[in-house]
Amino acid sequence: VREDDAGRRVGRIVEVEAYLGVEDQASHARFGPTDRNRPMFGPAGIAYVYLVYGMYHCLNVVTEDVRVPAAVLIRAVEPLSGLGAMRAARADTQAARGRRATAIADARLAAGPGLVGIAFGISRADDGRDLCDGTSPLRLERGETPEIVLTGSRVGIEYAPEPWRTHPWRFAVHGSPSLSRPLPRPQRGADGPPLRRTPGVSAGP
DNA sequence: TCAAGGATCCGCT
DNA sequence: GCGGATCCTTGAA
Repeated sequence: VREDDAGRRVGRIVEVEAYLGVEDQASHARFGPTDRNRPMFGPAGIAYVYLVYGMYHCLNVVTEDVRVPAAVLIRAVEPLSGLGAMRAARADTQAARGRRATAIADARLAAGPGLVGIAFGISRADDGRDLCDGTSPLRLERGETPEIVLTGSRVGIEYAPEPWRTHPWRFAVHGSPSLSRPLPRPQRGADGPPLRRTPGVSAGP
């Protein structure tokens, strides 16, 4: 949920990726604490926002206890309300970059980590924000549990060594029209077997 | 202080 | 399917 001058925007998170521990060689925390990744080492429920490729703000939710760097990257959101504000934000961003406005389907307004940032007006000002505070202008609210969750390897981390490159730590809601890209590996449902813990890792995503 | 490259998106071919 | 945009973060010197 985003509430600001542009209005109220609500969406359902349909795709995420998990990053866990300093040992995760695909995580920003792999170098230990730095000025940028500091929130990852803080308490769960806090936002970690970073700029990627010099252009897009990506939103993460910190998920583990203090000193255990872990976060979930919000890769895609299915717009539920406030679509006008999302479109306006997109138009503003395109104009600021000297691009002409392009058409996009409602379901695709936040279908990617960079697009989530644009559609929900996320910036470094949100870094460190408490997403569990009911009065926060950017916050999480409980939704329904998806029936089928797809898993796959994380995107854009070809630089990482195994086993991190192929850990199935990308999760997506089966059938959502708002996924960032197809996910090839149908997996367990909500009532299926629990996710297997990875050896050497203190806690699962 | 420097050089390298990235948890992406978009427009053109 | 491919390459450009664009700048911050990082490790090394």
